[in-house]
Amino acid sequence: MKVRVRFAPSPTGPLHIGGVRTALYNYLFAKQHGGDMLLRIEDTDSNRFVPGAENYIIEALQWLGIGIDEGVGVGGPHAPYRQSERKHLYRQYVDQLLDAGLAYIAFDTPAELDGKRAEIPNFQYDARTRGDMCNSLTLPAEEVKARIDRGDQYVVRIKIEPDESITVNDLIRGEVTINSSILDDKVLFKSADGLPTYHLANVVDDYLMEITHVIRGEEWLPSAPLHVILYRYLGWSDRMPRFAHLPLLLKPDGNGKLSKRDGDRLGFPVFPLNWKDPKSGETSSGYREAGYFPEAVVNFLALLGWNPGTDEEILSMQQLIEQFNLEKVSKSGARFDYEKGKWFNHKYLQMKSDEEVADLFQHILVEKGIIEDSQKVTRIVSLVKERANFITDLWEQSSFFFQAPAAYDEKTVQKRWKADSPAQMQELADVLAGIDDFSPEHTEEVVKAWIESKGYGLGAVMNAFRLSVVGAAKGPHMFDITAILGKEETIARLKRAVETLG
RNA sequence: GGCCCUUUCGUCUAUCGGCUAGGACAUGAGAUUUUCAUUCUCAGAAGAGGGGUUCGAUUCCCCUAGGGGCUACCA
Repeated sequence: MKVRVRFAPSPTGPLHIGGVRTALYNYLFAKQHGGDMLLRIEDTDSNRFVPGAENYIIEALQWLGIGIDEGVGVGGPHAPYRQSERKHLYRQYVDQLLDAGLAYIAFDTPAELDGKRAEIPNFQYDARTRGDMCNSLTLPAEEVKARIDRGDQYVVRIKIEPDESITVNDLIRGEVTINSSILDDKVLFKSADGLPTYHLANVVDDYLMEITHVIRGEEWLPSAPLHVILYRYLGWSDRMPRFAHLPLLLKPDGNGKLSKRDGDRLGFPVFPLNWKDPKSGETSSGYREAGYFPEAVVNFLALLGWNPGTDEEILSMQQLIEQFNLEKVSKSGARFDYEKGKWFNHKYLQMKSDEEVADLFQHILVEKGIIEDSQKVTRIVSLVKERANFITDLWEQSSFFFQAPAAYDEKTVQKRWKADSPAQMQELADVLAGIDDFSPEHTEEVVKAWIESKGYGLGAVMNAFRLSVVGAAKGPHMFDITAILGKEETIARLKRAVETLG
């Protein structure tokens, strides 16, 4: 049977990085088995619908290279893939359960239920309590009919038989068995908007869409037995998908799972793309805008909770697809380690050619109003690339190639600008003026010969030289810098430093 | 509170009964260097605790403790 998996997010906001990992694992599993990856939008909660969230999800998956074979945005034989548009499909299954006596109608209002919960500790709507509630099991049939005809609001609840062993076979955790008495009679069909709840919609759609493997977050493990019962009640046990519940992503520090606030608090993105909340107008930062390569994010996320069992850590999407294995997914939650994420990006940046990096860097230069030919930018990139984690770091590492220092780093001035520095730099400017071949090798030879002949300290001269040209104690080899800047600019900077620093 | 899942270095993890417990990130030290980085080398750093099973337990079982999740007419 062809493997078919689905990623089924709720459009309640930007896709969380944990959701991205769930999507990625689904994708890796599907592609490894030559199967299909579906995208289904689970928008059965009309109250929590957020405009723009669906497009965000699609764009994020695209950016990351997580391809969708079927679903929202691409269509397919089981369309529509948005649950709000499948509304008409669910009612018949609810009726089927009702007719079979496997579900019942309940009239209790939310307020009445709240009352019960306040009154009875650990109240649960189940086999023990449903006899005391207002439903089609306790009311005479005529009254139920009368209430419905009158237009009373009602929900449909599943009727869980108590004291049965329910086993969920999980690909990551093995067999998980619970007693059905701990389950409650979950609402299958809501009165408020006439839509099914997640549980029903999910099971019906997975069945209709011929899903073979349900790979989702661990937060669904407690309701998995309910889903198993639903498959049984609907007569679909033989086509029930295999389950795999993924460990959650945890906060880098402290307790609990990773949340949006952690990103703000610790200063790193928890979303793939920037997101502007349509209501509050506040913006949350994304990995793309923070300068990450999608390959780095994918690689980093793939290894958070899974590893191939080898020492290899840099893995392309293709390698991940080949090596991925659900059974090797860890069982416990993984703390999110942003530092390692940066390291992955550094690695991917180093793997790119200077030309490619220069092209990307050009966008930043253009934004700053700097127009420079690509050959020169490529040369600069080759000198500073290894110092950068992100394309955006390149500017900090190389701005002095494009702009003369506007100020001189104070600490460096104190440490490197000595009493005889002005005279030496003035002298150095004259020496440089006499050089015709300004290549790094030749310039270095001449300058070093001059330093030696004068008996100056090599370090003292070079440090002051660097300060004058760069403005700080940083940067690549001095003569690589001067070669790119050219004779005129180098001399001009030396003279300015002498004037400014005195 | 109840229920379920889980537990190896600070972090992500390897080990599927034989271990001097391996790798990576981070940290520290050293080397290289005209600066800052990079790079390289080295170092420190772990099997939650207690019971079993076994010739032998990190590995299997039980208990306790810690962590996580769920407990809505949300997903």
